[in-house]
Amino acid sequence: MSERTAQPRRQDRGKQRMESLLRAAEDVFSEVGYERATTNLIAARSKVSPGSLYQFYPNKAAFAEALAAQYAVELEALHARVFSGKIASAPLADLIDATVDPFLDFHRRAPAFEALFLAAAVSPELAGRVRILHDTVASRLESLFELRAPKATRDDLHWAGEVALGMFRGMLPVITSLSGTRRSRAIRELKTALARYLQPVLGDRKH
Amino acid sequence: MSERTAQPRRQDRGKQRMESLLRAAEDVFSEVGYERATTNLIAARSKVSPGSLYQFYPNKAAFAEALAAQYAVELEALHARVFSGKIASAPLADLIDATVDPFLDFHRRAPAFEALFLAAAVSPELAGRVRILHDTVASRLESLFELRAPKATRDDLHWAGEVALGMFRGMLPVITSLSGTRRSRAIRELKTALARYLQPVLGDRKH
Amino acid sequence: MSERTAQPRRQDRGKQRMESLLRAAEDVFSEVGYERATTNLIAARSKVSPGSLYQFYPNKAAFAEALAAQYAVELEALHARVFSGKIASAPLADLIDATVDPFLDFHRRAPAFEALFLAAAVSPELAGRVRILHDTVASRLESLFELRAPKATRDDLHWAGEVALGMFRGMLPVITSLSGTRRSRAIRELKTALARYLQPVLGDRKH
Amino acid sequence: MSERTAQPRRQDRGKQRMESLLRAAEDVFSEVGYERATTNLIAARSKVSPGSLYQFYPNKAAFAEALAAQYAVELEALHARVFSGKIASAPLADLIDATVDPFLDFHRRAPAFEALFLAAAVSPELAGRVRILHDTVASRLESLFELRAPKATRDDLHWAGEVALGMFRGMLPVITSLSGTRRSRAIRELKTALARYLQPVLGDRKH
DNA sequence: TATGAATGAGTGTTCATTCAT
DNA sequence: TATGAATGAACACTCATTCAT
Repeated sequence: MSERTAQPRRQDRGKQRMESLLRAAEDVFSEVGYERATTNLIAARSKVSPGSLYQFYPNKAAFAEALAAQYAVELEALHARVFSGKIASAPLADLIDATVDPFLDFHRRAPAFEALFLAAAVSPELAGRVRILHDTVASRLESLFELRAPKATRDDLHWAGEVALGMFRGMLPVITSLSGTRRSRAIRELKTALARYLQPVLGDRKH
Repeated sequence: MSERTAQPRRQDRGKQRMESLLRAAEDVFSEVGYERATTNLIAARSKVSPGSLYQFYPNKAAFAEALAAQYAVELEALHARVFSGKIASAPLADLIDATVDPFLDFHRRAPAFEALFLAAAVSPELAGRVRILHDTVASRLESLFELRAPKATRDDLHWAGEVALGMFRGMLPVITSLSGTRRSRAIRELKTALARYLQPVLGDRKH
Repeated sequence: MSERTAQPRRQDRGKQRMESLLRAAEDVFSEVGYERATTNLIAARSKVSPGSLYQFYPNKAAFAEALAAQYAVELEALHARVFSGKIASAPLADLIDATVDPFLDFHRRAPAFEALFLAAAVSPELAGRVRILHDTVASRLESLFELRAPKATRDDLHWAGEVALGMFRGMLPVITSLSGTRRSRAIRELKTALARYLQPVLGDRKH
Repeated sequence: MSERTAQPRRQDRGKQRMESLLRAAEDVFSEVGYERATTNLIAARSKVSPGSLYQFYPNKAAFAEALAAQYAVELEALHARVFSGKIASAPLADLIDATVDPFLDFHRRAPAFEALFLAAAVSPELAGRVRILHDTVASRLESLFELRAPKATRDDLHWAGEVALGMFRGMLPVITSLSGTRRSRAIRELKTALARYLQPVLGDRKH
């Protein structure tokens, strides 16, 4: 019995390889960007031959797609965690904290997130394969906001989500390039900007 | 004098070649991005041979650098135009209009602007060469804000500029991907976000 | 005895696998040609793993060899069927019909026949492994002709067989690429050409 | 002046390279066939780098196309030489000699001819690019025959050409694989077969 | 100065074959 | 016996850059 757990079974090995390759791709994408990433480098990082890589992912773009899908799942999970009933009626600042902090945390664990966003802006072919990232975040924000402002029009909610995401996107490179107190300041400013922008839309529930 | 108009002197021809190459690079960068752009394509667009190209620009990155420098000059000029005394005491909404609209206009005339920003985020080597773009815009915003809020600390002004630029950066891809009323809406939302964020910092001068 | 029908014994299962693989190879060769055929595709067609394939056939060329051998057996059988005593004394046109028609029929049931012939012409290594195809047909034709013209020299008979086979080979691509009346015409022309060429050699037995 | 002729000018060098590459491709195709030929090998044979090759030929198939076009031109020239007025009224055997011998001669100087024919049968993509080979020969034969048999229908002439070409195609591998007297015999048999097949169609002019 | 041929390391990808399980 | 993951040398093709003319 213990042998079973000691040594992974064949089909498990396949899954592990896929995971290992995906992590390698994640590293490489985050280090040199999607365009400069090479499949041979990804394979080497994962300590497999180039041919092996192609048994699991049919081409370079498939890594981007798989990462985007995985990130989307994690983002949904993250949203589900935040989106406990009470947050909907909490003060706006708390709602923003509960959104920004986990997202920044996620961003640290998802190092290729930024690279994929950037590459998508350049290559229309890739854009289609990672659109899920933008769509997931935007729609989660939108439905989060809907809870707070049930009377707002769908269009207003859509734009609130789009702009909030835009602020994230614009400030992210600033935040990630800093550390220490300057980083904290950057995060604080982002939260402030979000709060001021969203205040008229989401109001404050009986605080 | 007549020589001047009759036929360009050697060094003028060189300048023209450089300009022509730079415009070609601008086109190519904006169409396929910095990474996917090839020096051979730039040369072909400019109707010169690859060898000729390298007599004017030592490598691909030099095009990015030259474009960034040119854009920086244009941004300074744009700022100088906007920054007539009266704007400093105009209502905040007017100040924002006077900043956002010319910038969007510039963005249309500077098609490689976005491509360079994206590429810089991916390649640290390139980032250094186009940093001037970010620095110019940020410092112009900062000094613009300083006029409105002379009592604010330097740090506050710095962060106001940084966040305003972050909002631009984050919303730009949304704006450029849209047209018609949806584009107008996106621009309006950007301006609203800026206004709400800057209001407490820049206040409103006696309107 | 009942075991036999109940479930195939080990060695029978092996034979079935080999047959299944050979049929898969036949399909693949006929669809994309020998060179472009891949062992992985053959394995997939036969619903076995690549590793399994190599337990039955040591390499790609072995499929060609096995198919050639199988085709040779079928061609011998076909010849034996045609070669009933009476055909030897039939009118030449009937002899040709009795040779060409079954051969074209065989060709339909042996889809890789042409592919192997083509590949053999390109790869000397392969040529040796499928020579049996050419040799079988040529020697059968030769011995068929011998019955008709017992006085002809061995050399003359050899060349008659060689040329008859050459005509087949040359016209086969034309025939297989056509259908309907144009196909019939092509076949008729082939028969005419054979009849005219063979007439002086094989004469006509008192009909 | 002598310098000019001593050293080829730039543009001439390009043409020479193209010729040299084409001859290298011809060698390689004839040795290992189109499929097994590699662009790197062609480049090496021509003593240039892989990159150089692609400045003259955009891909592997372009070599096949260029060779086919060149062969077609040579075949037309060959036809023009043979097709002096007198041959039309010569004995059939002479007409066949005047057709077969130069064609075999051409075949020796065009070593990739066979390889291209074979590859075309396998790859439909390539077939389109070398169709000119078959079409040129077939139409030349057809118009040659037309002179001899002006009363024959167009269809009969077409098929006479097609079958004659088929005989060539079928016997060519036999001929090229032999030498000495056996080769002569093979050629003689081909001529005999052609004569017997064509006799009723083309008759004999005033013999 | 201008040309465009030349380079060659490198790109994503394939595939016959092997091997651990 | 059967699996399918693993291999790695090739492959067709690209491109920033150099260099002879």
